[in-house]
Amino acid sequence: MEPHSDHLCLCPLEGIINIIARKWAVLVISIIGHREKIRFNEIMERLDGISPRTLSDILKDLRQANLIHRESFSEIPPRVEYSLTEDGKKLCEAVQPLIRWALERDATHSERCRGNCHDEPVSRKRKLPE
Amino acid sequence: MEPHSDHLCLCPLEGIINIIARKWAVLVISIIGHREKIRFNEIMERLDGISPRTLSDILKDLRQANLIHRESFSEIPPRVEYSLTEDGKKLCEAVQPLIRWALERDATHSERCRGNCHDEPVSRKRKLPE
DNA sequence: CTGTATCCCCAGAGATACTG
DNA sequence: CAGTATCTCTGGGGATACAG
Repeated sequence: MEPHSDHLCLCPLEGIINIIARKWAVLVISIIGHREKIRFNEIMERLDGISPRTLSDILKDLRQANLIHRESFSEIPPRVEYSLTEDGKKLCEAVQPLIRWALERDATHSERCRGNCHDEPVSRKRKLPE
Repeated sequence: MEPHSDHLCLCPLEGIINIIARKWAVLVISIIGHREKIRFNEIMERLDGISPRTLSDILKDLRQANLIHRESFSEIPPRVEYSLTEDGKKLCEAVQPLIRWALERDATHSERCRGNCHDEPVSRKRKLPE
């Protein structure tokens, strides 16, 4: 990273903020990325605490951003499979270092996550548990 | 990435969500990362649209997360310099692929940012400008 | 210069119930 | 099963003014 320019263009970053700053977005991307195809409820279960409304919302968002692909089968019961687009895959890859960083950091700071995970909600809201 | 386990532990990711999902956080990290030291107002100018209240808030957050270091000099006028901690540097590195992804993506989708940047606010809120 | 103190707004997110 | 439809609430984030 050359510190040559005094003016660092942040525009690209600004663009992705709308994506990654969405609370569950990166999680969803990662989850989908770990399978070729995954269904709505499967994602829900992974996310544990998320409500269908929220997930649906994010899925829509990611779809609009052309990061995920939605394939619905006209069956009964209905089946819908989500997968990453090429762009989404790239994003998923790009996020890996971040995850690894988080992993190390997590391990360093403390070991929660040896039990059942999800000790605390993902929320960045409610910083004071009580 | 081995798809061996059906149970992907997302805990580490959950941990960082509180950091990266904070609207300006990644931006700030990147900005600071591009210099060894940077002052409050310099960051403000880079961020262009941010209010001191918000920036201050985020800076506090990042400091608590031990990602940035704050050094204040008892001078008049006061001077405060922010820099990345070791942890922060790692994060900054970890974020690079993401930035590069965003860059490519941005270039592909359209070319804004050839003028003065900041055509549109970074906000993910207010999707309807009018 | 580097922030805090206020005030306000609204989008994100949760919960629940319900539909195709 | 895969979502929508509502409703509510919280707190992030903007703006402005002011303080040390």
